[in-house]
Amino acid sequence: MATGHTDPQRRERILAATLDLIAEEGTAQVSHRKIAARAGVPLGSMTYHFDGIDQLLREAFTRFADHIVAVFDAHLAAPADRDQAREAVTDLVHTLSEGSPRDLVLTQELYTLAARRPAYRELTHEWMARSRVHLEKHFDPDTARQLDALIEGLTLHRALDNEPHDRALTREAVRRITTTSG
Amino acid sequence: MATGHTDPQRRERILAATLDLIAEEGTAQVSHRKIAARAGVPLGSMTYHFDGIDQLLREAFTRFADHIVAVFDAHLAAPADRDQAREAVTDLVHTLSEGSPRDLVLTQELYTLAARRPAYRELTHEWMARSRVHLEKHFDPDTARQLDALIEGLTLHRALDNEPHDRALTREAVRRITTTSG
DNA sequence: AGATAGAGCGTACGAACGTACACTCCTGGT
DNA sequence: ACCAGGAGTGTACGTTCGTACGCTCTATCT
Repeated sequence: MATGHTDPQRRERILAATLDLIAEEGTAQVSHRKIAARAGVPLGSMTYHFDGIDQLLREAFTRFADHIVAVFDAHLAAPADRDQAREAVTDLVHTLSEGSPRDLVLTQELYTLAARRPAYRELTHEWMARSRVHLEKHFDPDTARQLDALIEGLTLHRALDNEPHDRALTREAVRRITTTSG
Repeated sequence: MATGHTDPQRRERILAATLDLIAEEGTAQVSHRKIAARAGVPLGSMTYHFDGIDQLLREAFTRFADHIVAVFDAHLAAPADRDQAREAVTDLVHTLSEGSPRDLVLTQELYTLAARRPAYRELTHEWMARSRVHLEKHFDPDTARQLDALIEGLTLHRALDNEPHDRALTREAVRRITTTSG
């Protein structure tokens, strides 16, 4: 029937504004009013488009997780052999830790939620699973698992370090963890 | 001169209650009132003992960082040779990821704050530095750095995994990262 | 014993919050 | 041209928040 005047970008803008706000001020500081102001939508839109703040956060982080999964895919889908895979992993670590602090901060916020709430843990599982699928094209499952954990740790330490380690160290770590003893 | 009736445990109880509350509900949900109720102190005590919520959080996380540093020390100070050091690292990873979810959650909360605010980053730096000091007694600096990152990643992945990897995998990962090629 | 200074607390205030809901206004059907 | 109904919004309510501050009470000193 009638549709009224509809603006399909409303939801998107709200979700984008939510992630921006979380990146800048933290999950602790999100509120309907701040998000609405940032997205340029009236306060009433918030409860119209989303059932509550919880649903809003969950949906926003789902978008973010999709974004990160895409980054993993972009880096890890291409390589054709083990050496290329190793270099791709090195690239990935440096992209994640050197890119805008935005992704780093949002990742941490998501991990924090995941540590406490299973609903969010599913989001992190998806990208751990996805990255493992890629890695298992070039390495055995155990190695993929170890490498996956190494990526996590290297990325975080590089991001939080005042004097982050250089590419050579990342490359060497990747080489070691992917070298199965004779 | 006069001291009035003083209760030196007040501050401690407040800080402990703060960490408990953060572990249970997250930094987003802390408030003077909830902390006061949990600690069994009057609301007025909050502003009397602490200048504001920021200072309270900073001090609480400082306590927590001290606790974690102590865990690192306890595990990494003892080993006398490389093999014992490797086993100690394996122990550490499993202790951190299997222990109460409390420490895991608080660690994530702290990392999240550290990702955004330098003041908190100093707390994480201290324990990264401390663990490296221990590791460098048995491994060269580059290896210590790689191993430190690996510990981080393994701990997190084990904690967030639905089917966490077993000890053998941890041990193997530690062995690989600490094996310098010939 | 009385005075006093500081430790510690109860309370009140203004601001911000999430959410519900009555309302407007546009659109498509007749 | 008119109607119906749903999309979208403004506002108001009850709650909770951080913080300030005047007050009480106790331990020490004279």
